[in-house]
Amino acid sequence: MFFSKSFGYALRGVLYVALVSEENRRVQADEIAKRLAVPKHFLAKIMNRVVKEGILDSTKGPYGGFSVNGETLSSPLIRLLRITDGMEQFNTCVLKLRKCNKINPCPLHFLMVKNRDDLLKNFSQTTIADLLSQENKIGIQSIATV
Amino acid sequence: MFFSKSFGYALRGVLYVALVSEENRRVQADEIAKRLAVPKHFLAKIMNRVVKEGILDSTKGPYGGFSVNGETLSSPLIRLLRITDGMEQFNTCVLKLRKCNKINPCPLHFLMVKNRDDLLKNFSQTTIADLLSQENKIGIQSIATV
DNA sequence: CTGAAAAGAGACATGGCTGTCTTTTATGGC
DNA sequence: GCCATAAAAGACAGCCATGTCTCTTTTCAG
Repeated sequence: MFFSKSFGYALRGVLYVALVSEENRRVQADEIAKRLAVPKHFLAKIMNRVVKEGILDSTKGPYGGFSVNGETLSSPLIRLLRITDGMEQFNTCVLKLRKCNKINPCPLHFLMVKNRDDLLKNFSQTTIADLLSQENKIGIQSIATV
Repeated sequence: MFFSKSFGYALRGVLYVALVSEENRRVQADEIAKRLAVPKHFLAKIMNRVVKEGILDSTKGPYGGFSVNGETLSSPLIRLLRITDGMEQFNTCVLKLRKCNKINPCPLHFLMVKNRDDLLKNFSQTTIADLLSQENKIGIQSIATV
């Protein structure tokens, strides 16, 4: 829960490229959008930011498209989340009280902080490669079936 | 993280009424809005839904305002969250894949499910009374200091 | 060098959450 | 009954995430 659609598109896009890159070819935004049932131009903008961040490569022109690079597989999920959603959610009070901290906690502070830190830890430690090598085989169907 | 401003307003509003109700009086939306530094009419709409849900009482006219009732203190946080944000976030896939479940999990399914269930459990078990009786004294300052 | 292919960039539309303001309804005191 | 008070209800504006569409730029093939 809790994350933007953009994050979902980014992750599914990267996973798709990584999966078909085992076939050692570039993947067009058009193909990704069709296979993942995602709006093409919106996806393209997100993929563009993923490329700028260095998690994927892209090439224009014929035979162009997106491809994995040396950073792709070792990128933790938090890198994608930072691109699409930012990190503010992990640093701000649930009740949006700026003065809330462990010294002056809001009523929900300690209720939330463990949960939030667990999630941040998961997203910091889990990489694209980890997702691809999960026991329950991750295949295209697991990111394409809307 | 993750919840709407409305939820924060609702919770802080209920807590404020509960706190000053120890003085056995009704509390006006105007006072709540001023003390919590929250937009009055927007708060009023949210409080209205809280009243409809039965978590608070309200009376119009002179000497009117909001007051606690028999359900207020024993209400779990999830009741407020359901009013303001709905429950969908606990039942839908992070990647918004409708077919995602433990039989056909998306790549993030098992990463998210424990975290989500922990949070849901916390919000289902923690009541308004629990928040008011936390060890670190919850006072008006802890919900008013923006 | 030219044309086609594909990413990149930007303008615009939509919907929901947030916020402001005005009007209506209900209530208590005189 | 009248008036003041306060919640309830509704109209409207702004912002942001999402989504659509068009135009520009880059690159490859021949």
